[in-house]
Amino acid sequence: MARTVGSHGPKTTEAIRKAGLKLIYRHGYEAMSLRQLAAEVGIQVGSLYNHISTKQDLLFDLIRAHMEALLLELDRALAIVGDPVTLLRAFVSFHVTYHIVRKREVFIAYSELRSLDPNHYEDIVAMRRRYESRLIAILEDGCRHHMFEVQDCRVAAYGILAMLTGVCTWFRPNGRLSRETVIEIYSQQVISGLRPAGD
Amino acid sequence: MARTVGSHGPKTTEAIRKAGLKLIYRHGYEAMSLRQLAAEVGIQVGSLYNHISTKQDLLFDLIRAHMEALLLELDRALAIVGDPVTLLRAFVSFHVTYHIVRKREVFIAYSELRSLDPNHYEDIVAMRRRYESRLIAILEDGCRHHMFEVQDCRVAAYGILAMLTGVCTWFRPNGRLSRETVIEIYSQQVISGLRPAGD
Amino acid sequence: MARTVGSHGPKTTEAIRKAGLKLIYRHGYEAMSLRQLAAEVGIQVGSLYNHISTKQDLLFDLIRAHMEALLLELDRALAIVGDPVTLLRAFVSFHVTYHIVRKREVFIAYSELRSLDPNHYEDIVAMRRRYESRLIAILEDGCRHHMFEVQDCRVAAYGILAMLTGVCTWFRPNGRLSRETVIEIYSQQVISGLRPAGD
Amino acid sequence: MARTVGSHGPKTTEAIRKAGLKLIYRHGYEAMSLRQLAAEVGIQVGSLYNHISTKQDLLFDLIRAHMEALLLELDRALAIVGDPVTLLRAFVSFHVTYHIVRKREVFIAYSELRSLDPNHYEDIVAMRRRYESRLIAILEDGCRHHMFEVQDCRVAAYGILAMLTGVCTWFRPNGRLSRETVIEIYSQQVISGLRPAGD
DNA sequence: CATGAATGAGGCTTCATTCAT
DNA sequence: GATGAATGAAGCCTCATTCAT
Repeated sequence: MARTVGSHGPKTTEAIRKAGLKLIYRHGYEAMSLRQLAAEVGIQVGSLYNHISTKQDLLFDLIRAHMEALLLELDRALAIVGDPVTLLRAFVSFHVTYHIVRKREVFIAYSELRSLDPNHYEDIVAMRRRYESRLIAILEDGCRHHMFEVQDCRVAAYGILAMLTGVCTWFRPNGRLSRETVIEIYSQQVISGLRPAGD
Repeated sequence: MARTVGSHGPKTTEAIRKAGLKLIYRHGYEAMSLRQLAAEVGIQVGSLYNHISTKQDLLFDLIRAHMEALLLELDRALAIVGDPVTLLRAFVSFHVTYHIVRKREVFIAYSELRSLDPNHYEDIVAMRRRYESRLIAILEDGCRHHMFEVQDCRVAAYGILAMLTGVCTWFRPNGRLSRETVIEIYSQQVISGLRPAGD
Repeated sequence: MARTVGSHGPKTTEAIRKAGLKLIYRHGYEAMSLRQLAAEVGIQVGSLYNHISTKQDLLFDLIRAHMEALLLELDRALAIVGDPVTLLRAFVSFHVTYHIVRKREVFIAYSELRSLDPNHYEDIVAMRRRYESRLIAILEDGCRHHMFEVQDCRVAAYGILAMLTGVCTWFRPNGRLSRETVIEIYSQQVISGLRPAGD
Repeated sequence: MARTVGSHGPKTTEAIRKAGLKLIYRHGYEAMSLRQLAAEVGIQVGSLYNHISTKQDLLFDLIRAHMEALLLELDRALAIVGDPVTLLRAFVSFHVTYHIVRKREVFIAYSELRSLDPNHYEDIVAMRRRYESRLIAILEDGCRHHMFEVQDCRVAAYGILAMLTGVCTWFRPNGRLSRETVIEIYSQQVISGLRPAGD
């Protein structure tokens, strides 16, 4: 008397991840129920457990996958030759683009950090630090070459990251400003903000 | 962890608000149960309802009170005479200070927006817009006087707000940098970022 | 919209214990669902948790209470002056009576031992050992006075306990044999079994 | 803990029976899940159904097989010529030996009776009665020949069975007492318990 | 014969809320 | 104003079982 309708086969796992991403983004991890998730996927609640081991594990999985992709693609984006300003432009461009395109992954990776188990939390925070350190390194290099002038590279980096990340809060794909324009505006604002006093 | 002797008299309501703030900040609105809240206050669950009408109402109450205070104090902070740069400095100083001092209120006013009922949500978003518009106005005034040069004042403002707000994520009261230093760094970075190209 | 029917007041806790005893006896701890239990009591499932903290705790509570009563009443039953035979008769009489009257408590205290958490398990086993040691002491005393003759008092005691405890498996209050008769039969059989060879 | 390489071929059915015996003995029928069972065997849950028709049927199968073997081997053990005392000794020896060697089968055949479907239950109880009747017959024969003196042969038999069966609760193969010694002790205790008053 | 994915029922437990005392 | 006990819904998760591949 089993199985009459619903999702089948190995695609179900991917459907669950997709639906989980959507619902966690919209309602938050705590507020998303597995009932909702199952309904979104079109299967019974119990069937979820053929694909995930735990609600918590689904969250971790989504965030970890995102962080891994983020780090990998950052590597690619920064695999260029150029002075610190050029690298900083590349960073801004990459960060904004990624945060617009992967808006939901990015959002939950920030906002649901506190919903992670302690161990999972540590893993993700470590990955996030690796990401931040790439920007800090660029700023430090720029300071060494007197192209930037900042009191504290770490604080400056945090400010830049917050500014750029904020984009995914308000950016609308078909809104007034194109992605390229936003990148241009923020590149300008960021680089100006770091210019040595006399320039 | 909780008070062992129960809270009494008219102070209980305030104790509930305080405990609610703490717990929502730490665990999130969805994840905080009224049991936890009552335990933190040192009363029984049922007794909460002598002071709040609903869990949702407690949340709204906390956020609204915060937004009202924020707007009121911003008015005071900007009630000075000066050019746009001076006003912008005042804004940065106020925003950073407030976001450091009222870290928890600020955080939940952002992160729990989505937990608000639609009506409540609209109310709060309207207040937030009033706040943002004060910064946008400063930037627009600065552009008119050619003290700033930005393609889009709204986008610039969003960037600045995100950068400054990010402070409450990493700032530690007794950390490496004092509040004044952070304000100085960010004022510099923000104003530099808006300078006309030639300056 | 709360509370319209069902059990009220402080009597509910006792009703839950009683119903729990009945259902665990009948179906076993694992097989008894809290749905059943709540239905038997006449309340909603969730309401159980105003009175018990856990299904496991209910089980432990029932067994511990039984063991405590058992030990206490054994003390009373053996608080007499007499030779080992007299004491043994008193033990048999007490054990059989208690195991007939508290048939259900006795049964689950044996059969659900394995359903106890490790810690709870240890507690109960320790109590059971104290009970057994009372019988062993009687046998040892009897051997010292040459009124009994057994190769191994512990093994003999285990045999006696098993025999007597078996009563609660088949005894029926209004059956062919009265309680007194059963006690008489078993006293005879037990004491004969321990007689020195020559007697 | 489980076999890492899956069980194959016609031996799987036997592996399931063996694992079922072990797990039901350890956790009880209700508490054993088919997931556990499959893991113990080293196959997937669904694969169990190629070998058993139902969890309930597995239980019945194990118990029935045990009872059949028990009755068959009792027949062999009592296929001797001798007076009632000799036969009783043979019974005690057989019962204790079997209950020590087949400890787990014996245990679940008692403790999981209540987990059997009504029909299955009746079948097993009938077999158990056949077993008990063999002992009762010996006692009755002994009484007729004035070698035993008991008020009620059935009750005496129940007591003896309980005593002997208790052995499988505490007997340890390499413990203080050998199997032979235990048999000797209990034979002595049982037969003494039935001696006519004057002997 | 084994697998993996599905089902629907049900497991224990917690939830926000109500209300008589 | 506080309490404790009630409600009904919902939480996550596991269950035995089925069946296409």
